[in-house]
Amino acid sequence: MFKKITQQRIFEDLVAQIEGAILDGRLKTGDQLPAQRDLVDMFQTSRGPLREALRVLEQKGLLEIKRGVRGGAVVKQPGMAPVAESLGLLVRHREITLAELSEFREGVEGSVAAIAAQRATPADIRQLKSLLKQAKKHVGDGIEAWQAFCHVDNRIHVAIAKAAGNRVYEFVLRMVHDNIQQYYEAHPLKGQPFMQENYQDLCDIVTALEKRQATAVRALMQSHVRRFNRYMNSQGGNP
Amino acid sequence: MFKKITQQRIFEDLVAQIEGAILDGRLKTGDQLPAQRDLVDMFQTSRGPLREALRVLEQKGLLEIKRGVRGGAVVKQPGMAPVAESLGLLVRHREITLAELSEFREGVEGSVAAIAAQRATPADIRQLKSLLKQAKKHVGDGIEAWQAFCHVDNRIHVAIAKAAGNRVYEFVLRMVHDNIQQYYEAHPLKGQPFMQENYQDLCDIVTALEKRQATAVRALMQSHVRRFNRYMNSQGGNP
DNA sequence: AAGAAGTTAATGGGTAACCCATTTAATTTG
DNA sequence: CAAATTAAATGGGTTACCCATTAACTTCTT
Repeated sequence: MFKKITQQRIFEDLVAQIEGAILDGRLKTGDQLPAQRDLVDMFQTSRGPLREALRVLEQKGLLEIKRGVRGGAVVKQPGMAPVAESLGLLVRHREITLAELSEFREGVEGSVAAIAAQRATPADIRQLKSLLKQAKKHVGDGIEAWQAFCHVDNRIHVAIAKAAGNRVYEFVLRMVHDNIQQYYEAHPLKGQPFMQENYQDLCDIVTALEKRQATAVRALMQSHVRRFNRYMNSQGGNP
Repeated sequence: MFKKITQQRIFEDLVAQIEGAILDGRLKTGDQLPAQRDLVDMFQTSRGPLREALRVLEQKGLLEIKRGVRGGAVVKQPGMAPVAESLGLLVRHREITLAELSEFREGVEGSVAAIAAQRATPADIRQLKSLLKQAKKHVGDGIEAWQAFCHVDNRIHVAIAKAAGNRVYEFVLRMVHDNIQQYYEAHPLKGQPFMQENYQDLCDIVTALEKRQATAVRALMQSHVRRFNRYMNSQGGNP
């Protein structure tokens, strides 16, 4: 209900004030804050706490700090990096397992695809088909074929998320993808059949997407992701 | 591919070292770090950068810092608070809209319910039914009836997430719920019919869940959440 | 002129020495 | 024995420096 009051610390007040100014628009993206020595004057405090506040705001992704003349703190547009970072901490701290994350990804990718089926524009479909053509070229053996295929596969997933037209899904998807990726740093070599299967999955997905069959797309996407996870877990470096 | 090298700053090295020690288990939850003056000795640096590092780690939810004798930095189990915080920033910075967040919630709640339909134990079902009984009591008019009903409704959602047995879903759900909630600080009064409808939704969901009808549960849950969002948007304080 | 090289000054980063406030534990006192 | 007091450890904050970096300015060379 209420939050514990520990706020006797100056840096917390500084963070709150600057963050407030950014969030309600008094400070806009790209604006430059005064130099630390001036801020210290304005806030009537000393550099220690001020620096701590700037560190925190930097870590939150709200500021970027450059050194040298004409340097200083610049207001930054916060992206999903801090969200991904803290989620990554949970994963690496083993509070959530790879299996849970994979299952989550399965559901989210399914939902994203289902929404995309309702909203994809002809332009989206065209782009997906062009990506499919690229993917087809990369179906083959060898490590560089695998990497190229993965790259296109990823672009297809992102394109579908964009077609769904919801940035939350897009953010979450990329976030989860990045965090899962960390588990498979050194990909073992995948064979041509695996890529062939995956390529077929993608074709089916795009086809169903074009026909706006939302539930079918969801199921196809889920089984596609599940297949990928299964392969990764069986052969990959799950520690 | 590579990350920009700006790491001449001492505090970043300190953060990396301490974070590393926590993540690979050399420091466990509950462990106490040496006093700042000792750490300064160990790291051969000065208090300024050390304090900045501790601030960052505190903000990441990895440390808790107490003052006074026997105080100091204690390793903390990082929860979802930092993730929720940074997501909240994105929402408040208007990078993502309430509509997008609501749609996301719809999909996630649907997936959670579908998984729960496959996994719910008899004990889970029993608990849900007992919560339904409580909800029934609160269906009525007046602001306190509405608040009580909301409280039970929320408990039911959480219980379903727990039944799904995937903490990622549980985290994400609570995170999204908290962030959506902020938009509706002052709930306008809802009438008895609205609560009646919602209660009926919940009953249908639990019934389908007991029968393990995953797709039906997903659809029911989605329409339940959608109804809630629609009401909130039409009458609520969406700025 | 034009460009290269050096200079300057602003700015963040870091250090050291110090004091204050808080908090727990030990000690004194009634 | 309990309450009050004192002591000591610890984080928080302040001040006064100095250093490293960097953009802008100046000067020199061709």
